[in-house]
Amino acid sequence: MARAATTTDAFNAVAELRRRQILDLLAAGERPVNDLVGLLDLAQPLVSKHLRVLREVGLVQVREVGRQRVYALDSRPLRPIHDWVRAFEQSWNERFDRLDVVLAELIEMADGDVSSDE
Amino acid sequence: MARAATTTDAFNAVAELRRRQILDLLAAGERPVNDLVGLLDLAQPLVSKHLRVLREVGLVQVREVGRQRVYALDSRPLRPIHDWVRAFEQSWNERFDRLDVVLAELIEMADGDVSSDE
DNA sequence: TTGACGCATTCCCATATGGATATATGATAA
DNA sequence: TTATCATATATCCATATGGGAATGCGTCAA
Repeated sequence: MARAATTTDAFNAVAELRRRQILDLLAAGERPVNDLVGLLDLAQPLVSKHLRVLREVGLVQVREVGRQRVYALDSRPLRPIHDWVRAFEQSWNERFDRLDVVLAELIEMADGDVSSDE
Repeated sequence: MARAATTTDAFNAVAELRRRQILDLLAAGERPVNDLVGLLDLAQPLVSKHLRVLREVGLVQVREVGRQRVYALDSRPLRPIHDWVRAFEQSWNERFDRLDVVLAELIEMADGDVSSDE
C-alpha cells in the first residue's frame, strides 16, 4: 500500500501547506475560487484540486453564485486533530519545565563562581 | 513535485495513523522497539521505518540500552499543529451553536403545530 | 568463536500525489 | 448564438510512500 490518500481524513488533508493556507484564508470569510488563486499565487487547476480534497473531507462547502463557486470553511473536521494533539500538551510543557530547571541551575552555578567582571 | 515528504514536518509525519499510535504508546512511557512491534501488531521493519520518520521530525528520541533501542516521546514538534488548529476552535463552536439554534427552531415549529399524537 | 537476539537498512512493488498543461463545462454577456 | 468568463476535470510526469521480504550489523550469551 502506498501512503494513505489525502482524502482519507483531515489529518492527511491538512498535511499539505497549501491546503492549510486555503483554510486560513477562508477563516476570514468565504471566497470564490479566483480570489484564492490570486491570494495564493497558485495555478487555478491546483487550487481547484486542493479545494476538492478539502471538500471530500468536509473542511469546505461550496455555494454556486452565477458562474462562481464560493467556498466556505467548515472547521468541524479539525476537531479530532485538536483533540489528539491536545493530549500531548501537558507532555511538552513538562519538557519545557525541565529545561527551565536546568537553565536555572546553570545560571545559579554561573552566579556562584563568578567574581563579577564588569 | 509529488506529495511533501513525511519527514518534512510534524504535520506530514503525523498524518499516518500508525505513527500517531506509536506516539500514543510512547506517551505512556519510553519503550524498546520490540515492545512497540508487539503492541501494534506490525512487522518490525515497518515499526523501525515509522520510528525513523518520527526521529527525523524530532518527535522521538532514542537511547541505546544493550542491544535494545529505547524510544521516548518528545512532543514539542506537535506544538505548531496545536497552535494552528486551535485558531479554528472558535469557528467550529460557532457552527455548532448555529446548528443548535436551527434545531431549537425546528423543535419549536414541531411543538407548535402538533396536536400531540402520543 | 559461534549463534541468537534486537534493530536498521535495502530492494521491490503498487499507488497516489502535486504540479503543469490542455481541455471540458456551464453561466453570463454581447 | 457566439464569445468569454469562472471552474472543474483529464493527462502526463517525477517522486516518495507503506508494506513485504531479505539481509546487514552490533550486542550479548554459550
